Formats: sequence, C-alpha cells, structure tokens
Amino acid sequence: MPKLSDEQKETRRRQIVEAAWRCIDRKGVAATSMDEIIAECGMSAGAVYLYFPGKDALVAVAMTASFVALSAELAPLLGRAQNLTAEAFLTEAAALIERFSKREGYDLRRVAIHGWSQALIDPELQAIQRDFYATIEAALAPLAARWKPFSADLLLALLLGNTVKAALLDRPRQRRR
Amino acid sequence: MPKLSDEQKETRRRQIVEAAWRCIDRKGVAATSMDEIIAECGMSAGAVYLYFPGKDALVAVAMTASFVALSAELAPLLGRAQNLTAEAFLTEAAALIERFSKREGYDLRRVAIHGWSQALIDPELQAIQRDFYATIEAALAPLAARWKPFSADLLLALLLGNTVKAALLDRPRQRRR
Amino acid sequence: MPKLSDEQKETRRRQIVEAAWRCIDRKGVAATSMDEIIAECGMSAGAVYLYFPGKDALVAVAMTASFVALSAELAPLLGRAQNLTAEAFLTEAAALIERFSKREGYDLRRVAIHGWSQALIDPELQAIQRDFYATIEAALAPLAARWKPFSADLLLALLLGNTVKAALLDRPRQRRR
Amino acid sequence: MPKLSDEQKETRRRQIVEAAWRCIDRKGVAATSMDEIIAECGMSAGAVYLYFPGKDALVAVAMTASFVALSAELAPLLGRAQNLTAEAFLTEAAALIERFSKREGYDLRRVAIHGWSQALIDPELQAIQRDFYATIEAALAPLAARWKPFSADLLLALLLGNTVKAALLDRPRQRRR
DNA sequence: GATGAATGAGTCTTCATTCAT
DNA sequence: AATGAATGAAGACTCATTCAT
Repeated sequence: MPKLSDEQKETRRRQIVEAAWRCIDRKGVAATSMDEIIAECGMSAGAVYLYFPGKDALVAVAMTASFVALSAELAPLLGRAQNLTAEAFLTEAAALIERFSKREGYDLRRVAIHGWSQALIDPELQAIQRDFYATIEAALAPLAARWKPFSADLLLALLLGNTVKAALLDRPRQRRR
Repeated sequence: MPKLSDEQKETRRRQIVEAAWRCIDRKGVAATSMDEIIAECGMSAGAVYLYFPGKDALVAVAMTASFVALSAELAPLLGRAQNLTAEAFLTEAAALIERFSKREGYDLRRVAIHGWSQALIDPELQAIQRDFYATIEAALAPLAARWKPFSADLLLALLLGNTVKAALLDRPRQRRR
Repeated sequence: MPKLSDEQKETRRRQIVEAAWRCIDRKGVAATSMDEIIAECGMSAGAVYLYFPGKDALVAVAMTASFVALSAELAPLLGRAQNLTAEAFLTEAAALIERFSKREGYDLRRVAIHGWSQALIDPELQAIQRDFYATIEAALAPLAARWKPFSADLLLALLLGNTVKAALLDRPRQRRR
Repeated sequence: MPKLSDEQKETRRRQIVEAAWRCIDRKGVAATSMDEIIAECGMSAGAVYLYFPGKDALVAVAMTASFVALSAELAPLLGRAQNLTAEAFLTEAAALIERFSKREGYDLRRVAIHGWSQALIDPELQAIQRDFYATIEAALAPLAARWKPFSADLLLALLLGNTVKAALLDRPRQRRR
C-alpha cells in the first residue's frame, strides 16, 4: 500500500480514539484492554500501534481530544453569554455539554470523570486539563462580574459538579470486568 | 492462637483501609497492587485477605468509609445551616470538607474522584454513592427554599465541583506508575 | 508457606540457571523464550520472576555463574602450573575445561560463546567477562616467563580459541527455533 | 519499470549486507530488527525482501560474506608464510585481520562472534564456518611442520582466540537494546 | 491466627513478513 | 520494480489470590 494521506491517517486515529471512548465508557481505563479497543475499532494490533505508541498515550489522547472538541463547541456560547442571565447561561451550557457528550454507545461525561481520575496520576494529562479549565474560567470572569452571586470560580464548579451528578446519578449501565 | 477481639479486628481493618487510601491517593485504584497495600499496612498478604475478601471489596469499603465519615462530619453543619446565608454555608462546607479530607500522606478528595471513576463501573459502589449524595441533597432541600438563586441541586453540584477543582487544579504531587 | 531458607532459595535459583543453560545451549539466548526456561525448570512463571527480575538478568546471571564456577576449578591447576611445561599445562587446561563444560543436556562452552555474543551488547556482562579473563591472564603471566614462545596473552588466546573450535567444529546437534 | 542489471542488483545486495553488518555490530543479531536494517540501508521493506527471502537468510549471507572476503585477503599471506617465522606469521595475520575488520561504523570481528553464536543454532551457517576454518587449518598444516611448538590446530586456535580477545577486551561502545 | 511463596491467566507490545497499489 | 501500511502470532512480564506450613 502506498503512502496514506494525512487525512486518511487522521481518520484512522479518530476511529481508534472513538473505539477507546466506547471501551472506557463501558469499563473504565484500567479494565479496558488494548485487545478490546483493537477489536472495537476493527483494526489489527499492529495497526493501532502504528498510530499510537502505547496504551497510555492512546488514553491520554482520547482524554485530551474530548476536552479540545468541547472547547470548540463552548466558544460560541461564551461569545454571546453577555446577553444572558447567569441562570440562562448555566442552563444552556449544561444542555450543550449534554448534547455534545451523549453519543452512540458512550457518554463523554463518563469518559471525562475517568479522565479526572487519570489526571490525578498523570501529570501531563493533569496539566492539559488544568489549562482547559483555566481557559474557561478566564472566559467566564468578565461575565461573572455582572452575575451577582455567581463568580467565575463558582460557575466552573457548577459545570464540573453537574457532570459528576449527571454521570453518577444516572442508573448504572454495565457490569465490571 | 487466641481469638481477636472485635475491637482489635476493627483496628486492623482501619489500618488496611488507611493504607489503601494512601496508595490510591498516590497511584489510583488500578495501578495500586494488593502488594503495595499489603506493604503499606505492614501486614502479610494472608492477613489482609482475612479481613477483606478481595481487592474489589477492599476498594469499595475504602471508598464507602470516606463517604460515611464525611457524612457524620457534615451533619452538624446541616443542622445549623438554617441560620446561615447560602454563601456562608458554602464557605463553611468547603472548609469542613477540606479539613476532613487533607490528611497525613493523602487527601480524601483525590480518593473520592478515583471513587467516582470506580463507581461508573461498579454498580454497587455507584448505588452507595448515589444514596449518599441523595441524602445530602434532601437535607439541603428545605434550606435552599430560602437561598434564592441556589437550589439544593445546585448546591450539591457546587460541592462536587469544588472537589474536582481542588484536586485537579492543585499542582501535581506524584509520578506516574 | 513459611519463609524459605537462604539455602532453599539458592537451590531454586540454581534450578532456574541450569534450565537456562540447557535452553541456551539448545537455541541460543534470543530464541529461548522465558516460557521454555519456565517449562524446563518445572516452576511457574511467577516463581521464576520471584528469583530473577527478568530475562536479561537471568541470562546475565547464567552467563556469569558459569565463569565463576570455571574460575574455581581452574585455580588448583594454576597453582601447580609452575611444575608443568607449557604444552602440559595447555593439555590439562583444555581437558579440565572440557570436563567442566560437558554436562547432562548441555555444554557450557557453547553457552560461553553465546555469552560472548551477549557481552558485546551488554556492557555489564562484558565487564564481568573482561575481569574474569584479565584475572586468568594475570595468573598466567609469571608462568609464561619460563614458557619461552608462549606469552600469557597467547596462552589465554589459545584457551579461548580452543573453546570456539570445540564448539563450532563439532557436528551440529539441533535445529533453529 | 526496466529490469535492473546484475551489477545494480549486486550493489543493492551489498548495501543491504553492509547495513546488516552495522546493525549487528551495534546490537547483535536478535536485537536487530529488519526495520532497523531497512532504515540503515535506506531502502523500503519490500525492496529488501526482493533481494533476500528473509531475515535468517540475510543474516546468514552477511556472516558468510565476511568470511569469504577475509579468505581472499588471507590467501597471499598464506602463500608467502613459508618464508616467515611462526611469530612473524601470527603478527602479520593478526594485523591483517584487524585491518580487514575495522571499518567505518563497525568491526567485522564483533560481527564474527555474533556469527559463531548464530552458527551454534543454525546448522547451515555452522557448516559454512566449519569449511572455512578447515580450509585455513589445511593451508597452515604444511607450514606448521616447520614451526616447532606451533601446530596448525594451535595456530588456528590462536587466531580465533585473538578475535575474542580483541572484541571482548575493548572498552564497550554501545548501549543495550 | 498468620505467613509469604507459589500460581497462571491475562496484559501490553514487537516485529518478520506480505501484498494492494 | 518499488512502496510502506497492515497483519497477528508470540513474547515478556504482572498480580490477585491461595494454601501448606
């Protein structure tokens, strides 16, 4: 096979990342074996290792990718947030996050919680997440000035807390191992 | 050998649970091996298995124990919350949780996040956590009636979100694996 | 099982090393899998890894052990070599090495050649072997003064060369892989 | 595409063999992957397999090629050896072998030791080497008659032993794996 | 009651080789 | 002729758990 185009390569990587998301949603990071991700994405073991150097790197990319994508989705809402009330903003943000996260076969909010747990162990991943949340908090700061009892800090905590609530307070969907 | 008193047994169990907390804080649930917990608590492998049927059960107990203990600490604050403003309550609650969580060698907020991740794949643990949070939300409900923009749901989300922020936005403290 | 005595531990290590010798004689270092050594020594995988941290370490110990043991055997001959002619010494040394090396199921001279090849890649192993040969050469130096055309350097080269000849010029005994 | 001339083919094969020599000098046979040889010779995977049926064959050719080339170099020295003393012959032979072996990026004496180790597990390679050494020994036989304490057998052992000494007693030059 | 050596299934990863283009 | 992406079997190693002493 001749050289793959960058676009084709990106498609393959995305396939693998989506398979990882599905597996991690189902069983968490540790209980997901590479073999499961490999089966899920329909490629061979060697092929996956052609696109990612190992499980850790794949997991890190999977976690990071979801943050980056959500970031892009959130930008327009932050742009027009100055015309909203705090309550309206929170409602819209929560709805957007839910819409963004719920997907065929997995929910990125569940993945995100596994990601937080990973970040506590992996300093690189933690740095990425810290930057991501710092960016959001910074974007909220000027708005929060007008939203009396809600500070930027508090708004961010609310969004994070809602993610936990949504993920944990849902009925369980799968068995361990 | 003479039978151990219930008190002695309880001491042993607590020793093991605390060792588990320290290990989980450091490396997360999956990367913590039973051997590490065994070394940390200073007992033998056989001894640990005398007190807990397996790793999953020990982890579940470790997670649950922290919730139960925090529950007890939170009760008095909830009792006198009707005399506080929402802001004062939130400040006090956050301070109490921090005081309760920060310990010699570990932070239970970090452990809790690993616990959420576990709960997503362990229905029993999820049920325990759901009950715990439902209880708190129920206790907050009558108070929230007076705290205009803050509903019980929102207050709980704030407390959860603060836990994430505190754990993730702290500078990393440990190496991977 | 209660603690093993140091003696018992040493016996186990020797079992494993001898299994490694047999396997390496048969297939060389690289083509010998840990599973083969494990099967050969009759222990479980975990047990072997209880005594050696990994394949590399086991191979290094197996190589080193044969040198150390031969060293001990060679000492008495070196002690009484001053009463021998060079030719007599060479004959006796070669015979001693052959006696020492030929064993049930393997020949340590073959193992030694695999060891040289390994040493070219593993600086630690190379250092051990260099020391071993330097010691022998030093012991030969005072004797060689009397053995006119044979220097210590030359005598050592002869012993090494004979090992290669004995191992390579024998009829082949096994298949690859 | 146009057929390659035999000369071009031979150039390609030599390129690959030299790449193999460099890699084997650095890491030994087993730790050298085909990918490394492929990268080193600057060709594609498919191209290398056009010239050699597989790794084993390539390694065998690489080993053999060095023997054949050395053979040719040795012939003139053997031709005029009858006019030399044993000591002079040995000195010249050692110098010739060193000159022949030391090359830009590798030393064929190191490659030869890896080759002996390979020969112990590859009967075909062993046969080739046995023939090579037998030829040399045969050439030395008539000369040795005049070189009193040195038999042909002993002279060959010396040359082999010197190769080991030169390779092993040099300071290590590379990292593991 | 307590020990800790032993087990072995399961995990991640590599790499010689092929073949569609 | 040449490419290089893909394959998948095989390898090294881990670790929760047990049980003889």
